[in-house]
Amino acid sequence: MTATSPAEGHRYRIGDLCKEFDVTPRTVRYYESCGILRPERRGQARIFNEGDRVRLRLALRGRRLGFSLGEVREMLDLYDQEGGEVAQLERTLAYGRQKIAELEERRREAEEALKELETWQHLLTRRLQEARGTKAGDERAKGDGKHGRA
Amino acid sequence: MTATSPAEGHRYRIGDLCKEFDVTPRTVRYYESCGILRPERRGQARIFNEGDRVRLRLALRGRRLGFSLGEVREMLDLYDQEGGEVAQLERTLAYGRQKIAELEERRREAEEALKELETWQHLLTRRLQEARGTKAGDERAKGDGKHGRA
DNA sequence: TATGACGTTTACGTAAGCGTCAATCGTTGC
DNA sequence: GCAACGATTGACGCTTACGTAAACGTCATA
Repeated sequence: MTATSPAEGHRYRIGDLCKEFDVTPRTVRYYESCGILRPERRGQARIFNEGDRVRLRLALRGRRLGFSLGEVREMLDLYDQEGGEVAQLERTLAYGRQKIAELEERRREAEEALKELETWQHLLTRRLQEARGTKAGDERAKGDGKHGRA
Repeated sequence: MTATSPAEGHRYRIGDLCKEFDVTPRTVRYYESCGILRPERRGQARIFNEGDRVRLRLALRGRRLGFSLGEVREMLDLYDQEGGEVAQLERTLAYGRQKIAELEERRREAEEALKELETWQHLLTRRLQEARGTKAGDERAKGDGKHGRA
């Protein structure tokens, strides 16, 4: 889909993508060298299309989730599987199921870590209030006033 | 809590932790050098306690979620903030809130990636069935039978 | 025309996170 | 007493994911 739509809309220069996603040109070029982005060329200059933009967004998300650029590339390539042999489709599907399982694991781990950090935060908040109470009006008078509660 | 409980229960050698979490001794020692683990010593040998075990589990989870060992260490150190100055407690709380926000972002991103991969998988599954249909009874006869339809 | 702003290639540098030796030490079972 | 096994300390190596510097092209604007 992303790579085969006829007459894609916008074109982007490298600087456009860099500003939008807050990355350096080096990163974009490196992602191209990994096969994650496949810009056309006008002379030497890279011309990115909407598909590249989507892939960059997905790639950065994948990185934040702890996947390597190699894995990111494999996952992105899933979208480009246009038919082909049944055996190949089945292998692709199996790989996809594996990655889905890994993503579910990530989500679970994020939730667990979140719970623990929140529990800790409540404890620390209580300790903070005790500390303020101990030090009496001193801290409350100058430090507080606009913090409300959170 | 984890580091200050009096009379901790079990003690672990490095090999015990390695087997339980499927990591190499190198990793465990490296984590110690980062300040993530703080085993006692009996002579040269490292003796890990329950707290170390918990910290290792949390550290590995953090790594899978895309955090650096430095960040992991800072997060783990949150648990060791035993009282102290109000200003310090407030800084710690602020850092905790930031990390909580980052974790929520990770969870959100994991969910989005999950949705997209699942959507893709359904499409590919349909294409696979079409491909099987095209090849007629050949593939269905030997490959199918328990897949029902989905 | 020249002066930025933006882009390019080439290539070496670097930080993180371990892997992989080699040499050595300490306990444990026989 | 001694071999085997697990652990330890260096120390160097490696991969990933870029950073960074040099030297140069291109295009619009002043």
